[in-house]
Amino acid sequence: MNNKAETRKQEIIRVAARLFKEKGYSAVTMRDLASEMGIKAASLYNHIDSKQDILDDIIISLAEAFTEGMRRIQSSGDNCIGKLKQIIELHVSLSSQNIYGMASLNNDWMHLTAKRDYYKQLRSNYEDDFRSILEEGIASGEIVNERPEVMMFSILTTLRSLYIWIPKKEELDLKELSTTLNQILIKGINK
Amino acid sequence: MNNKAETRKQEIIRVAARLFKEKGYSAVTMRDLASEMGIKAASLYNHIDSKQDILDDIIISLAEAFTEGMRRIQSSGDNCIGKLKQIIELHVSLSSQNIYGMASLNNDWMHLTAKRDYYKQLRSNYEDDFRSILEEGIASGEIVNERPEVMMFSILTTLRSLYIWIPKKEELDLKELSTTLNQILIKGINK
DNA sequence: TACGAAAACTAACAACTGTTAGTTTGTTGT
DNA sequence: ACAACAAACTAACAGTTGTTAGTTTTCGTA
Repeated sequence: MNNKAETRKQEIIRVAARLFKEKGYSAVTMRDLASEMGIKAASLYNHIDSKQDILDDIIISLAEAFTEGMRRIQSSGDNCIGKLKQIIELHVSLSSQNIYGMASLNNDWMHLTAKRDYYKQLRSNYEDDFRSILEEGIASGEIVNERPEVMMFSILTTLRSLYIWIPKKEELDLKELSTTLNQILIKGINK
Repeated sequence: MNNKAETRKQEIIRVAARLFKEKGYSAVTMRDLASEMGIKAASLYNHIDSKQDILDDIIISLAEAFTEGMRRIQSSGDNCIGKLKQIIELHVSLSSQNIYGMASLNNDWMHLTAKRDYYKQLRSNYEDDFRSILEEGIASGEIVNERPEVMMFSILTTLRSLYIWIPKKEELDLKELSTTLNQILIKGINK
């Protein structure tokens, strides 16, 4: 029934995400977005309810995908290093599938209104899970006994910035990227 | 003579940088900034020429500080690992001294106009220097023979995101942070 | 071919944007 | 006490913002 409407709506959201990546949510006007779609600004409102709703959709769907990914990893029964490998793969996968959305997730989450607390809760839970994996690895002697906060920060900021970097290296195979990142983030660059 | 004017101007720029970090350049209005300063928007123009000029000042002064830091490191005659240590210290130092400015440098450089090409040139040169340090280290056998692009991306995104993370950990000593980062980024977390 | 819905349009709104002009207030050194 | 000047003010501008109301076009299906 409203499959066509959904499709058009998602097209708008996809184009919006690209513009949000280039200029940020606040600098993109509904007229910019409409122009990019080849229509007038008022016509957008046949498909979406507000500019805010577009941002909500982009960010929350991605944040929930990460939450779901982490849930699967946590229940995998893998050891610490194995779970870290899976986390790297999760970020490479989601980031490459949704380059533009990742930019909003990283840079425009503060412009959420009604869903901001929900987003922050998801992010906080994700980081708690990540930290507990590292602490488990320290306890079992799998990884070095450095501050888990700093380790998490270092790995997570690298993974969260993949969206900036992946588009510049089109020749790079994603499987290879995961492997290389695994080597560098886990084993370091020292010889 | 105009020392007081300079001081007031720099106070405006400092407050602006804090607001830019919280909401991004585009979402901060001159009335927001004025209100935070306890004055009216029009009064700002006794001290600054335009909103754009504030952003230019914040970003370019920081970018030039990084350029100057890299120049010193390059001419230090240190080996690859030593230069990487110095780069980590440079980022920890500049980021902790200018938390708010780092946010603009990372997230709002695309809103530069006249100085955007200059900024991109500085950043590009910085990355070229970084990459050549890594390539030198691979050639001399100091570091592993992985893709220097990925190593640089990983280290640099971690260092560029320090501004997000440093304010959350006030108890953390900066010297210790440099040391821990050095361990994690260079030697990895594997045991 | 005619109909109904989807999706575009024009026109307009009230609020907000960066910025200017001209004026008043406050401070400081003579 | 007063001149000089920095730094605040009020009022207003022209353009832009997200969004609404009402109307016309497009197009698949009966």
